Amino acid sequence: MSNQTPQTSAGEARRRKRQDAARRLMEEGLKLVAHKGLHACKVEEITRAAGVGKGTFFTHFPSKEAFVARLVDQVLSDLARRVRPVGLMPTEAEGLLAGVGSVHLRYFQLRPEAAALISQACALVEDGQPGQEIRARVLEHLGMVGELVAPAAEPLGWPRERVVDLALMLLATSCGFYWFSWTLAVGQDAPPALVDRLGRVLARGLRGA
Amino acid sequence: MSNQTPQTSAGEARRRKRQDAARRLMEEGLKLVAHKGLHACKVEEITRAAGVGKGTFFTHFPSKEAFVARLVDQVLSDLARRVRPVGLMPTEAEGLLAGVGSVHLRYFQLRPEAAALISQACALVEDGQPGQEIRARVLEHLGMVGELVAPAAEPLGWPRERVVDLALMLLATSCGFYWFSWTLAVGQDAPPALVDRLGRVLARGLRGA
Amino acid sequence: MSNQTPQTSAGEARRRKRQDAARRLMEEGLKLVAHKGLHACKVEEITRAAGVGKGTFFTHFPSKEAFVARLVDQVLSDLARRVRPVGLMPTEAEGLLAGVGSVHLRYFQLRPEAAALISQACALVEDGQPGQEIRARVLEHLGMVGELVAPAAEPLGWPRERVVDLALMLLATSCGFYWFSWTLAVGQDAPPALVDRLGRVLARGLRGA
Amino acid sequence: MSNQTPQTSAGEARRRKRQDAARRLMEEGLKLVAHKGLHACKVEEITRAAGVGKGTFFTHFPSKEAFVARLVDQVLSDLARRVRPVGLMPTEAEGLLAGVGSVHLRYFQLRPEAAALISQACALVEDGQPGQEIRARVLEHLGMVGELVAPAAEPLGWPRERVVDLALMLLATSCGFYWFSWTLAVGQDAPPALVDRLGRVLARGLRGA
DNA sequence: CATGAATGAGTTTTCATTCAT
DNA sequence: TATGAATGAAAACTCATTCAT
Repeated sequence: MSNQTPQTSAGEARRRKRQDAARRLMEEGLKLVAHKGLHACKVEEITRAAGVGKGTFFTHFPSKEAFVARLVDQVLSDLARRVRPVGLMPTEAEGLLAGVGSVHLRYFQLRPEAAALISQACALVEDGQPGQEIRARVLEHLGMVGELVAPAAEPLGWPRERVVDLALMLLATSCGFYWFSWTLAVGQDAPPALVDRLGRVLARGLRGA
Repeated sequence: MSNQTPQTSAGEARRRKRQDAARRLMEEGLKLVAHKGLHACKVEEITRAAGVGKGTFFTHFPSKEAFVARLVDQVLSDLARRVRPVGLMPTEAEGLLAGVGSVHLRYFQLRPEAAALISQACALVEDGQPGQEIRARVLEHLGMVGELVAPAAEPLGWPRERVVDLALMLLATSCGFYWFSWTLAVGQDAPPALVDRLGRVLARGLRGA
Repeated sequence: MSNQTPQTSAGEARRRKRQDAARRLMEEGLKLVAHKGLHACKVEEITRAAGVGKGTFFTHFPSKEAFVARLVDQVLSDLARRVRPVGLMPTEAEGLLAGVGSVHLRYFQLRPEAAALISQACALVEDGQPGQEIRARVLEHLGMVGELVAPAAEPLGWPRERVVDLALMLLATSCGFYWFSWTLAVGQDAPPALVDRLGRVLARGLRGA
Repeated sequence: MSNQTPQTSAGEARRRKRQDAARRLMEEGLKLVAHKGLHACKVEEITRAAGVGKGTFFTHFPSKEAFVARLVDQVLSDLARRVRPVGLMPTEAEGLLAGVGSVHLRYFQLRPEAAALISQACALVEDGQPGQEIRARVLEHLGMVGELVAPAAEPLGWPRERVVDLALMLLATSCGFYWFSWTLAVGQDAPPALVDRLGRVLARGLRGA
């Protein structure tokens, strides 16, 4: 019994250490993918940055693509955690949509690396199984967001069965905008007020087109 | 004299045939990059699709990256050709901005392959010389569009020196949106009216944030 | 303790095995370069001969050229190890020079592969960084030999600042001679006595010219 | 008759022009091979330097290797032209050998490009038919020189059947020395007096070894 | 489990040679 | 005959993945 506890806590410690390595891999991996690009960043760079051996990578993730899929999942889960509360707040139709869109924009403005990841991960979509996983995961997010803003659809005259398009627009434009900003090193610091005004003007353009 | 013309036209035919191969390479290259992804599509696939030998590719373009840079240039030039006339039409401030934004959106809606290319090309921006070329080319486009919509900036209360942010938003959101649509196979056929309404709602969200 | 040693020796064994592969690569590489020529011998042939995978080659040497540079270094170091003792033996001026020259000649006579390597490596000298490295390495050898025979220079009426020319002549003529012998398959077994006599006669020719 | 002559001279002119192109190709080819190395210099560079189209090269020479073989032939013929007269001059044994050696040395001292060519061409010897041709051509030269110095062999106590070794030494050492000088950029301008003295000293070394 | 050395399929790129004009 | 565009075999090199320790 006296060594049961130590054993257990030893096991605990070991598991914790392992979890820690995984967390570090994903953290550094996200940074590197965003900074150097999905293909320019090599598995070895990621493990070096995370301070683990190259082989360790593959005990945590079955492949590099699966790793990217995990990163995408993590980002979208994180984003979802911030989006969902907005859907629970009772507001009128437009306010709901606006709130959800706003959360997306702020999210990627503060985390351009996440924007870089999601944008680049889309390029894998055609490939094998992990690519399909990524696609499914993004669609799942869109579905979730779609459901969230669904109550706002009808009042706004939007067909109920196309709510996923709404979600797509929210994700794609915010993500795309901040990825371009990031890679081109332009306008990253555009203050929300500018973004606000720009959105309004763009909307008028669309309406009038 | 009778053989002078044939000789000339023979040289002409030769050059025309070569130009034709180049055009076919770029055409098929754009398709393949969009469909399979920038890295998943191999030079040999492009040449096979274009009906030329592998080596021929490198007589037209010094490297695959340079090829992508050329594609980006072509797309942006094509887009600019459609954007510029809008800038010449006399309209009030908002109308100008709205018109330019509208052209961008329609352009990528009709040519999702172009959206796929531009989005993915941004991932090369960190790399070597061709990557820098791509970056410079996109910035040039943004500069041009910025100048075009500059007259609309002041009246709308937008700082004159940040017109490039306006341009960035127009390009990034439209390009990003249709790339996501394309790869996720969702909402590609969203009718303009929906896009219009969505823009308006998004704008309200931004305003309220 | 009982597993400490095995662990250590396991790591040792691992490193030893790796070093062994490197040694085999250089051994077989030298042979192949000499037999097939620097350009006719492919990396894959070398690795096949050494019994390792193609990729392994590049974990030991950053490039084929760098590999050649390493071979050159190895040969010159080996040669230097035999030359240096001669410089320490107290002899009069001519005897010193004669001894050093003799070592060079005997060295390449017994190792025509080394002569083939050095001669061909000179062709890389114009190229990039590894070529410069090779050049620098050969010059370093010449400098060392020059210093060694320097005491003999003045007594023989040779300008002190041109001792490197002495070294060059010793290396180039011996190396060149045995490379020609090797590739042309002529005179490889010329007995030392012949070489001796020929040298004397040649000298008289030079003197009389 | 009045147009017979023009026709003929037209044909003459054309043939002369063609011969001229061939000469220019060999001239520039020799320079480039010596400066950039046998493999680093491309056929197109040679034709550009010679001011002819790339295809023209192959109407003059069946392959690049055959071209090198022709260059080797040219150099050796040129060298032979200077060597032969020495063989006809009546001198005693040592004087004959010394004279022939001297011509070789002076030849390559003045034409380091020729030395570079011959040295590098030896690397092709293992390859296909043109390589064998080169080997045969060099051996032919050695045979000729051997015959030339044969009268000196017996008086010097040299076995008659090894005269080719004498020739080899004359060619290899002079050619090797000036190639090393050239590529390493050391001692190229060693005045004959130094070379003379060095040869004498080297000889003593050989004798004493 | 962690590690890093070994691996080879796969990629871009080169360049001598061919051939239609 | 001269030309230069087209060609594809071949080479160096990369890197995700495996596996012995």
